[in-house]
Amino acid sequence: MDKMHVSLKDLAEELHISISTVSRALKNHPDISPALTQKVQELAKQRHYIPNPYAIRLLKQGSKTIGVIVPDIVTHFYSSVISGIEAYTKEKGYAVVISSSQESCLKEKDNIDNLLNLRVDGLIICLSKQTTDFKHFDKIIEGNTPLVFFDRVCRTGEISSVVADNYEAARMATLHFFQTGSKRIAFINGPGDLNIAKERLSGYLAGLKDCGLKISKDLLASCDMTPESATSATQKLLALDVIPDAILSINDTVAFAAMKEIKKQGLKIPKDIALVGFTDEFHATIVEPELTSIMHPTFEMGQEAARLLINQLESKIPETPRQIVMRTRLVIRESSIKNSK
Amino acid sequence: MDKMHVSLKDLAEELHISISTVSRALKNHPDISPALTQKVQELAKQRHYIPNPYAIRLLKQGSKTIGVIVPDIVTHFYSSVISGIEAYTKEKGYAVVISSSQESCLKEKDNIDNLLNLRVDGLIICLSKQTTDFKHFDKIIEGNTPLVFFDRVCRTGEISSVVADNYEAARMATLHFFQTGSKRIAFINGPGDLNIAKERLSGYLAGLKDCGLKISKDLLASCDMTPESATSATQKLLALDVIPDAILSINDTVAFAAMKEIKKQGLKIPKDIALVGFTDEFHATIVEPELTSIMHPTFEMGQEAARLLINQLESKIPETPRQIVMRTRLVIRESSIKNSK
DNA sequence: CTGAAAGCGCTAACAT
DNA sequence: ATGTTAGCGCTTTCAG
Repeated sequence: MDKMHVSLKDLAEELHISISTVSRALKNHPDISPALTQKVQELAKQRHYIPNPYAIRLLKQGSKTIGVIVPDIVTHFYSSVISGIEAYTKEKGYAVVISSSQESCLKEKDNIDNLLNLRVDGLIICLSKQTTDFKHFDKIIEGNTPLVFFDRVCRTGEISSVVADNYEAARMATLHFFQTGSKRIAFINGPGDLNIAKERLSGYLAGLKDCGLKISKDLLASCDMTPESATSATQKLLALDVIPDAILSINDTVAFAAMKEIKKQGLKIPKDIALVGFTDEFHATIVEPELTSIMHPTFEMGQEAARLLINQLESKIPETPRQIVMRTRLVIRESSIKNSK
Repeated sequence: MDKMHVSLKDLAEELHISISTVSRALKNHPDISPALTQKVQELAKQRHYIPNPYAIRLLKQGSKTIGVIVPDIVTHFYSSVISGIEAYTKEKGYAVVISSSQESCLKEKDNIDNLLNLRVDGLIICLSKQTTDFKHFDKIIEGNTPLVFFDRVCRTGEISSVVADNYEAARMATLHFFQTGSKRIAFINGPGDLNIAKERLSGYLAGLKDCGLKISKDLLASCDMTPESATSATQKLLALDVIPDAILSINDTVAFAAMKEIKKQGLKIPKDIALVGFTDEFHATIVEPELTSIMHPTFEMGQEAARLLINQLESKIPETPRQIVMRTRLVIRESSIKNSK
């Protein structure tokens, strides 16, 4: 496979003119005569000339590329945030390179190195669930590469981020449970180091308080957000002397697993146990009953993150870190309404 | 944001030695004294030196990058194929750039241009469902960029590809329906231009024949693979004077939509209508009843496609196009077994 | 053991 | 209106 991409030089030699003339003709530079310009452009097309982007990057410093690291790429939440990022960055003339940490801190570090090596102009990251120590971000900061976190964030004092109103969302979901007749409201949480887990927990506890319900350790389960661990967390809750009559889940994947286990044990949703998920996954409407969930403005979160990053990138003055909090919306479907079904 | 990445020159000046010495020291070249080598490497670390990849690419021709175009990035099938591609290419030292056509032929063309501009060393593509004309691949072939298709393919005479045994899979699924008590087996097909649609249709028809069932136009519906159109295709089938007692769907997304509609009309799955999907999506086990589906070896398909491409890439002799057919497996769950439930 | 110089493909300032 | 030249950062002969 001798690639031998044609270069300006090749075209110049074939036409017996100089390289710069070819370069200019290809850019419709007014200095070049229309006739020559056309001749050059024709030959270029014919020979399938493509400018070598590496030469241009080298010359123009700056890759016009931004790197994105997400915990995984199959979850609709992340794909959708990525779409938002792409929409905004494309508009601004940046390319996007996506990589996945597969929820592993080690892979996250690898990805950072790779992207830094690629010389991305900036980085947008959502922490892996394993990430509990944040030293590996030093490298990014010291290298002066702009950085923005989204959803799962850290070091919010130093680094800009885009997050959901997790506290408020969890609180509202808890109130919703209470208003629709639930009294023993459980929560299946995720890894305690994640800001989303902490904030949602606080919101849940605040919600209980608002409803005048007392907090019970028993009703607080925890999982690592895999379907398997969500299943055992659910089993734990269902093994209580008095089982919960509602379960709030840290995300929809966990809610799906809980739903499956609840049904398996012969309990009815929402009659016996009401269920609410988080993030409003794509498949919330194909399960039965349809899952009530807290919808995130995913596309907009991506756009905001990209906006934050590019502002930072293009402004000469280093901006002070900002945190943008996005409003979520409780989308009420079948799984949470005790009265109806 | 003055990036000002440090260069070899910067390091050289700081140490009052030549650029080439620094370059060699960083690569542990035996010619350089251990003492100097260490000194250079320390300074490099301290200054966060990162080699400029664009300079290297420019020098060493060939991007060591391969481009992938998938119809979408949220479907588990594609994410999983991508994982397989990444696994193999990473091993071979290639990076992967992923882009999505969003099932649009126009975007597919755009993506091709972008990736070609990026000078990827090769391309792995799954056609968008809208792609019915294949001229835009000429550009790739003429530019001598190796190309491999997977799943949805075209021009198989000229271009290597990796596909599933669609014909056989559809035939087997049809037999499975018959063996478990179904007699009026319907098929919801996708856009007729896609090879997967044609092949699965043939398999379905062959299956009917094998079972001694007669082919009925009524039982053949078609959709564009969106949930909405799948729903209307299902409605059409359910509006027949004698409704089908089994439905084979072109993919799981369609099957999910069909399932929802069937349940909505008060019919039971599989008692009234048995259901089988295609590609074994991630969520097949969270729906109720769990969906019987034809599982594709997605990861392996990705690996094979990457293997095909890199062989082509690295061999000097142009290989003759090959088509690799991967074996699928019918994963029997609840939705298809009339006898049991 | 180390340095000097050429060149990858391109752009742009500086000639002509 | 077109050509010449320098230089982006790096590797790699070729010379010491």
